[in-house]
Amino acid sequence: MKPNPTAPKPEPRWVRRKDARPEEITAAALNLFVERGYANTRLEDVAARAGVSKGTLYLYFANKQELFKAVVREGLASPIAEVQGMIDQYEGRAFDLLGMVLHGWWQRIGSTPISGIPKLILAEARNFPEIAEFYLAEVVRPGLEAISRIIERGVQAGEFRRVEAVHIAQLVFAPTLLVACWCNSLAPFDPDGMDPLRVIDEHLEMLRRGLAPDPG
Amino acid sequence: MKPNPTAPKPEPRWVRRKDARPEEITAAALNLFVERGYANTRLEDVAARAGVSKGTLYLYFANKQELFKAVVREGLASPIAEVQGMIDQYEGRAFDLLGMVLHGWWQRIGSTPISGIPKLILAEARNFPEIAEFYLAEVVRPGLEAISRIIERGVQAGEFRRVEAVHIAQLVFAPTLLVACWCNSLAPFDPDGMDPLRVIDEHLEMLRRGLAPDPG
Amino acid sequence: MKPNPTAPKPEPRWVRRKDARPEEITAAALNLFVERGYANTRLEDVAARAGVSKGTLYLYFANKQELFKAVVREGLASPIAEVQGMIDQYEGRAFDLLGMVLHGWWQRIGSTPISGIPKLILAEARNFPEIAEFYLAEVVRPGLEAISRIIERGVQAGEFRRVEAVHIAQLVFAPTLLVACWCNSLAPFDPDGMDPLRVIDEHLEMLRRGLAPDPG
Amino acid sequence: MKPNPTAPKPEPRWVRRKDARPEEITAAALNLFVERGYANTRLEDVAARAGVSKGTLYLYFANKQELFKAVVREGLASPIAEVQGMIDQYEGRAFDLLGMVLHGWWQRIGSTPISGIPKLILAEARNFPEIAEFYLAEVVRPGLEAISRIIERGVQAGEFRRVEAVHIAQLVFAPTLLVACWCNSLAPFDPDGMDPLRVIDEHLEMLRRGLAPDPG
DNA sequence: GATGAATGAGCGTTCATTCAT
DNA sequence: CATGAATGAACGCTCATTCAT
Repeated sequence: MKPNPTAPKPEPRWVRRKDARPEEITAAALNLFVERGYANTRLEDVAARAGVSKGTLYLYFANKQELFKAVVREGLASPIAEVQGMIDQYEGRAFDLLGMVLHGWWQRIGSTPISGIPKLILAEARNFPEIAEFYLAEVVRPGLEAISRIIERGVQAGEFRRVEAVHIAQLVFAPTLLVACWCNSLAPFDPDGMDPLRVIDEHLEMLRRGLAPDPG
Repeated sequence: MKPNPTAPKPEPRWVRRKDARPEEITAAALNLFVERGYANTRLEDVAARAGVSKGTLYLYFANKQELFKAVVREGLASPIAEVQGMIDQYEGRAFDLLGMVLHGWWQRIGSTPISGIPKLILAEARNFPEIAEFYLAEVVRPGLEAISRIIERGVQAGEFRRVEAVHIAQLVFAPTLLVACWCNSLAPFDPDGMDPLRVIDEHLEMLRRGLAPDPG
Repeated sequence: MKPNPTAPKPEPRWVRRKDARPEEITAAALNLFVERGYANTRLEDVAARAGVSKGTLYLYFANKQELFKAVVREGLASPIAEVQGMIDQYEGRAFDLLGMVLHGWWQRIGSTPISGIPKLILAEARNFPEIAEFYLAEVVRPGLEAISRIIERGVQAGEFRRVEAVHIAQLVFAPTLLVACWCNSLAPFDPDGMDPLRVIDEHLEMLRRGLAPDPG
Repeated sequence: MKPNPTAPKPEPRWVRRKDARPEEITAAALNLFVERGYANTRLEDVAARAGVSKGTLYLYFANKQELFKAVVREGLASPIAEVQGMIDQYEGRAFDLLGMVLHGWWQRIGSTPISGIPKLILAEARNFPEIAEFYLAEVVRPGLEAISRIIERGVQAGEFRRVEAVHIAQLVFAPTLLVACWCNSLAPFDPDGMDPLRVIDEHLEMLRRGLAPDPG
């Protein structure tokens, strides 16, 4: 009963992936949550896509809700930091900054799986008050505030007409929401229905004209 | 003591008319779907809210999916009809028509439970291809087309600058999506975070300026 | 595709057993809990033994714990009532009453599946504080009190020597616990190891002699 | 700097001796099994309480069942030996020996975690036939036999009335079972409900009187 | 020997769906 | 038509067990 040395080494049941695991799992979960929705996503499928077993999920996340929260938190942490850094440092014209923010958003978020998170938030906010509060506090309000500050800067510099920054900020964001939701819901059924970058550019042009100071 | 069959049967208020059943059920379902999401809505609760028994649902809808589809279709039927009627008849200035459309949308849809449907669509489109196609065919494309026609009319009349109507139409819609989603997801957690009508008005002002023809 | 009238009528998926159901389920559960212990009893097996499906359990009991509580409560409610009635009405000699109580206990409880409950209590008390309190309040203390009153009655009538009723009451119960636990745990492995009735009779004789007043 | 191999290796207090491992594990397991029951005890907790890792348990015990058996066997080994030694050597009056046995039981077993074993046996006997047989063979029957011999000795010496030793032996044990089970199940919920030593003393007094030979 | 990350069978629970009444 | 008791597939979660390190 000697082991046969020529026999193919059996695939090890697992290989320690040490600290990469949580990210692999949240990445898999993000994709599935976005594709199928929260309730329709089975943890077994998340595990499979992450290349681990069902039980392994519970080594890193207490339960499905916590996994969901982790997905949202992780998906947002880095983009928020990046965008805020970008804004704080900028010193040029307000409108150019708006353009950079929106284009940056598309590159860093809109065109990546992270863009699926807004849809998740919208769909599940009522069922996850904690997430809703978190998203409001960490994404919505900081984001609006950042845009507001840009607007105000433009107004004070005479670059923009006199507007109330808060409301304009919401309008600045609206098309990004449109694009993010579109890409993660209806786009598969109408691939040519929208050109996100084009939408953003048209939006910027509308903003440029819409915010221009009144002549005279 | 036989009732006279020729006498018009009085319709007592407490007797529910048979034909009203399906609408009562879809109305109850719409509310619950919007509040809790599709998967989190139990048919038992729908039945309870509609004042019928669980089994009765199956007399009118083959299953939960069909009920969902019916909810979406029905929720969209009347608004589509109304808006289209409104647009087709109008003969005035293009921008005023845009204002009527957006204000009408708020009154007929945005401020009613129907505004929850876009959220449902976003969340479930991938799981309900049929609904996605239906929504694209019956709402998105007709809506965009209607707006496009308004834009084009404005362009040809010299009221608007020369734009590609398709892309502008998407921008015209974006804030309504923002408002609809906000009201049905995050608004409960941040009641003062947005004033929908104000957003729409600011949006219109931006459109007015953004679409104005270049001078000279 | 006419239905074939000679075909055997398909077994109906269920027959309404109206109000007998809960008792059928608790009876099945009692037997299985006693046989296998709480944790080792699968609700599927309880359902099968009760002749229903798994889901049906949840129409009557919120969860496994509640089923367990119901089993204990139901198994104890009637016997307690019976025994207490018996004691309160009795007017004869105290020792004869002790005999009636112990023999009655054997007939009503000890020789029935209900005798398995003490074992369940002992095994699970720590995990079900609520049950422990309930058992103490509804079984242990009333039972001891009843026995105590008998003892005191005998002491005051000069039938028993001067003893502290509380401690004697515990000794009176001890052999019933022994018998109940034996029958539901080790008896299957040593069928001839104990003759419950004989134990009770010897116990009574020991009590008769042990409680007899000192001569002189 | 080689250590001198002939010098007696000093045994530092902080180094755990290899041989102590199994006992440390069974001790931890005994406590947890008694507290929570067999099924509710997680091996991870046993390992933690024993100060080892989960995997280490399997170096000493094939699986949970074997650990359980070892816990019971080991928990019973010493008491059995002690009690048997005590009985075999004694040469005085039978009743005094009974007193010594019962008081010794309380000191060596009843007041220690070992008293939790009877509860475990009761609860799990059906699931562990091997343990049941072991307990019957090693504890119940030897114990009853030992008590029986004491009784018989007393009868033959004219110290006790003519009784059938077997049945009396069971009654002698009954209160110890009561006490052992009480302490490990309901006592935490009713700390003042029972004074074990007092019960044993009252029991002995009942035995003294109940076994006294008939006068004349 | 010792560790603890990984596994996956097993069970409690939910709820869409059915159908005898 | 209407009911609601009954069903059973599906899924979240646990934890005994394994094994690469």
